[in-house]
Amino acid sequence: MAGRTEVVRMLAELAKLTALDEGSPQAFRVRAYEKAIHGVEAHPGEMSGLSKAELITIAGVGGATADKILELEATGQVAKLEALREKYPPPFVELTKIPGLGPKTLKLIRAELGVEDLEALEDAIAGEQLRELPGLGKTTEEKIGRAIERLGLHGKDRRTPLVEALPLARSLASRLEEKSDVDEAVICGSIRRFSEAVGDIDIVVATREPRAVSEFVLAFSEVAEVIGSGETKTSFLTREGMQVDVRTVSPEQLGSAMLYFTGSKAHNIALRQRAIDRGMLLSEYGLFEGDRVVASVTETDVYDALELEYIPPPLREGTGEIEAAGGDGLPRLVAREDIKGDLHYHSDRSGDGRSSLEDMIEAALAHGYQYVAFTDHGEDLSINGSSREEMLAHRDAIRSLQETYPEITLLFGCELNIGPDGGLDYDPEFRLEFDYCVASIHSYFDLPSDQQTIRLLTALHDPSVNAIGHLSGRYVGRRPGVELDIEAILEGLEVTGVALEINGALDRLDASAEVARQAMARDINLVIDTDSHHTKDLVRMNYGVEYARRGWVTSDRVVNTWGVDRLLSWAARRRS
DNA sequence: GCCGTTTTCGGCCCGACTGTTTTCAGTCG
Repeated sequence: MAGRTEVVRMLAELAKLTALDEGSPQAFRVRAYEKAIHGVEAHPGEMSGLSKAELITIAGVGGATADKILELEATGQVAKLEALREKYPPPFVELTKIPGLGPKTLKLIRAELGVEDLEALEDAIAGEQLRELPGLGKTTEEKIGRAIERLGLHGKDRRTPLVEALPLARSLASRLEEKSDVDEAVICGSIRRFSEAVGDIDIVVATREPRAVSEFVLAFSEVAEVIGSGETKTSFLTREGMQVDVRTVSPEQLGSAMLYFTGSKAHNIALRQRAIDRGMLLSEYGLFEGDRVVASVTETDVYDALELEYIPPPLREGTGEIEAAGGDGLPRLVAREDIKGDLHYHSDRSGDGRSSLEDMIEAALAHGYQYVAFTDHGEDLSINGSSREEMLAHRDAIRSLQETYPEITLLFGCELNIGPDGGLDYDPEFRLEFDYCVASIHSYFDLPSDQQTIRLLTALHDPSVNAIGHLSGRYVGRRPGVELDIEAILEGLEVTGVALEINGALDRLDASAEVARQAMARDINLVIDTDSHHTKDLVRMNYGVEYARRGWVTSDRVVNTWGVDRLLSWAARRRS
């Protein structure tokens, strides 16, 4: 059975090996595969069971790719891919991870020196054989040698969790902004698109003094190694192996530069193609018609001139946003100001909670919320959980505080722990005492996919459950999410009306934007929560919303944008 | 390999930086 994930994986490997085979990542066939990947990712609904005619309607998928998808579904493999795998065994493909070593050079050293794996490459470098090859030299040989030494630290595939990259990026950008000859320093790249893990930090600086900015950057204490530094661009590595690119432009070019540096690559390519179709040329310096600058000051100017609605950064992945912005219009995405409350919210009733009920209520009021659900841990989470007696006392405390704070609706809730077989805390009757429950997994992360799926389906069918918290249980970059049959889970959510949480904790961001987008293709409710354990955690709502936008989530589908009456009747509907 | 408001064939995004070169190829974003 070939699901979307398998199809994307097949096409990505095909693109990678074809780039190697053609000796260029820019080869047209490679780009065609990449376009097909974006089309498949954007295609709502199931992939398996589609006919050839249906497959071809997917943007970027033509006859040849459709045949490969059908072949994958029918036989579990694709002949063309198998042939390429034969030609390029894994140890050789591994070499593409070495920064600075591209397909042309790899082909050359394989043909001339018979290098088939990392060990052979290291021997060739030690024997000073690379420098003898045409187009290479001593410097390149030494550069490749150093790149291999650092491979584990910052290979091409390395991604840094947003939770680590964002604070560093903000620190660098704010230091740049304080500099007198800097007009603006804007964090761009995948951080601005709010990807949960990023390859590097991209900062665009508007300035009249690019040289001074470049010197200023190279003096940062974070600079461990300079990768390159020219007229307009400086790149360096931090000690942790994070790559930082700082690009300077003149202030009137800031818009087009931000657009270019925010990407994604696929979005940029599509925009530039659109410019060409209209007899114009788009680069980081502006949108040009001959020598005339059509637009460059703001991103909106450029989108306007290309007859596109402004596209928010989280959507810029080349998965249908340009077609939508130039056609029927983009969906009205959820925005921070739409949020009326938080429904996954802890007090110090939880063992890992750090702020009192009063402080958490005051914090919610300061954020303008109309309601919050206190969802302290149930009894099954032994250290952090609460007994029935404790919960009932807790309810009294909440009800009493409700009188003190009439301006906000306080829900007595619980974060139920989902056991290995889908069981929940307390008994069914007691669970119905709560006004609102979010159910989440906190253990047994390595069960097989079918068990994990049944476990979650069992939990979400319980009438006390209003939402599924942090669906996969992942910690970005640290712990992978559990294996799940996502389609089955989405089906269960759709049937029951249970909401899918988007958890705004930066190291979680769970459910993922991909799953959220699939949920949007069905009639599924979502909820954006902070899972706050301290008053300082409320800032996560900004992150949760931004990440939800990446999943094309619209306001009307997010239950905590609803008014209190609608929310309460939805929350209570399965309890009677 | 895909695709069509100049096209069903002939195109396919644009530029910075480095190293090896005397004008450009390779890599990267």
